[in-house]
Amino acid sequence: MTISKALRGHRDISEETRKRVLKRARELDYRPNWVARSLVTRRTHMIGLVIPDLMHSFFAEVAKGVSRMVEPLSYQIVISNSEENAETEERQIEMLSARNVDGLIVASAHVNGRRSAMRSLLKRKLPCVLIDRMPAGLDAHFVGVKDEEIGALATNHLIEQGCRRIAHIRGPAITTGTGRLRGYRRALARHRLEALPEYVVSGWHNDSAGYEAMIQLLRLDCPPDGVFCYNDPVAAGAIKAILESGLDVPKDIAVIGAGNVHYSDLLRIPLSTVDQSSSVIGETAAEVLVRCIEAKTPLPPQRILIRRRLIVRDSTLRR
Amino acid sequence: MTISKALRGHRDISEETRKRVLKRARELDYRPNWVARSLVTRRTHMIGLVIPDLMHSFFAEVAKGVSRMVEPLSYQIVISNSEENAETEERQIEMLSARNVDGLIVASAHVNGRRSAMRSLLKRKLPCVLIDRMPAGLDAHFVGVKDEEIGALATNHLIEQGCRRIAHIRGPAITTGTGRLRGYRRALARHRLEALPEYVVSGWHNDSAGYEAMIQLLRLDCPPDGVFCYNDPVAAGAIKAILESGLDVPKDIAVIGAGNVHYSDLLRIPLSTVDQSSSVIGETAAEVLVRCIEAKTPLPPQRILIRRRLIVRDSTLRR
DNA sequence: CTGAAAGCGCTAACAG
DNA sequence: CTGTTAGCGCTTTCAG
Repeated sequence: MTISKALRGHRDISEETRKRVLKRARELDYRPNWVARSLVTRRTHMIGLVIPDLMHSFFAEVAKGVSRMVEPLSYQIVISNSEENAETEERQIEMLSARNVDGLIVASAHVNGRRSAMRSLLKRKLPCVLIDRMPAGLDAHFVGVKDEEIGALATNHLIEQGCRRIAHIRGPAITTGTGRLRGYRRALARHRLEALPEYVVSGWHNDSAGYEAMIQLLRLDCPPDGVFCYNDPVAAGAIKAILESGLDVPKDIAVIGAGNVHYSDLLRIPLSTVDQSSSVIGETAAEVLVRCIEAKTPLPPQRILIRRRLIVRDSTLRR
Repeated sequence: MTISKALRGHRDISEETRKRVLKRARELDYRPNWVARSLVTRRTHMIGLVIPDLMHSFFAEVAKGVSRMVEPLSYQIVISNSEENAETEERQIEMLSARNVDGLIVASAHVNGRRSAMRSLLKRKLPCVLIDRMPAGLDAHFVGVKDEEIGALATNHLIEQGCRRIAHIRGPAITTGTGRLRGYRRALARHRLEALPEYVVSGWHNDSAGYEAMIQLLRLDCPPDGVFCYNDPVAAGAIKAILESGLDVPKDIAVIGAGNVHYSDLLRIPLSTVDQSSSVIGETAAEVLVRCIEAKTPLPPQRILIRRRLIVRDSTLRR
């Protein structure tokens, strides 16, 4: 016991004893066993991070933010890649909870969380922070952006640049996708522009989806002169399709994305986008989570909305 | 005990008892505690993954490969972002070992591993697989590519495209950096081309380093007509600098990178590169690691070299 | 200030 | 096939 205390720097150990203990520990190359410690303290100092795609630059940036925030607090991150698959996510969350992580940060692939593993964790008062997406029926902390504003901001910008036939390559049916779509519609309505149904095409999260969707739009009798894309990878794919068809960006078609992923500035046509401070999302989520973990009593769920801002680059600049 | 066995599917439990146990477990919403289990089995089913930068697309892809491989084996990944900082890496590796991860995959920020935490883990026979970089003095498994060949392949390609004044924006003093530099020099020597010292400029891993380094090269009295860059982000930065200076890629200066990161095809000028199958590196490393973990006796260190291949895109195509 | 007693939740080994 | 005994390495509690 004396040794345990000495090693953890308890104050009720005499200086002399501590020194002796530390010395001997070094001699023996002793390392405390965290598993055993966790068993008794019921704290693992691990947090689970569940994201849909490590390779999507947005989530990589979020993960980095989380990592940067918790490193000095000596928490470690158990990471799960759900591949946008709700079942994988369920399995992973169950695993994480069986491992007794102290808390969870989740960008969920679920549309509806009412019967999910997350729900049951929340019931058991395990600290959870949702990021980016907010599945229905989960009363947890949330850190993200106002997606409807992103959609409106981007669409308004296209309108201001003189676009009149504005299409949207939409994302999936999760809150980010539906929110941005709503913003797009709101902006069109406000400016009394038609919202043609064929101008909204379904996409997915990545550049190949954007590429395919754009090809569809280009086939229309009257193709759009501006496209708001669900996110930057989708926009990059869309631009590729436009250029391949022989048209010019932004002259023939202006394109804007969302997310301001790190390489957007290096793309064929530097991409206009709505920045959503990805690493701040990660840092904030980590901060909230740690606060929950270390609080005596559960905190009431917070919704933290991060600032978003328009970034104008060449892909929409039609002077 | 019967319950423990029933839950883990031991065969020496009657069908009837198992059913009863399972039923009751469900009723009670019972979940086994992995921490307690780990304490006695001495296996955590966690593997540590230490990488220098989550946001670098190459490492993100590696991580995804690892994740994809271990998910069905129900290992989980504890991830550490060393930020290319050797001290952070040391701390993280110590932590991971204190947590009793079953094994470690490390892309080390160390040049020399002789006195490192890794070294001491290897002594204690903890399974470790190095990836991408091979610090001196660590006798562990390795999965990566032949960096010298990457350098030679890329440089030869520039020569074949008619470049005669070939520069290299080199990486740091780790094996990837030095190997690629060696390959560059070898290729120049073989073709009897001068290796001007001012044509090798120091860089780092990222696009801003490439941008700065390229500016240096452009200031030379006789700037290069071809540049082999340490990796794709560096190349992307270099291209940005070239275009900003009013020159053309590839006509005035051809540029080639290495790594074939996912967005290379979407860049301003689609980037020629040497592919190194990043996700295969991750998958292979995970496979080797799991084999080590599950082997009764330590396996002799393997060096697995993944195929690399030249990918020619516009940035070097000067017909 | 130091240390003895008890137990965290589980499983290996073995006895019935 | 089922269950008992012992103990994984640590910390909480409390007595000296």
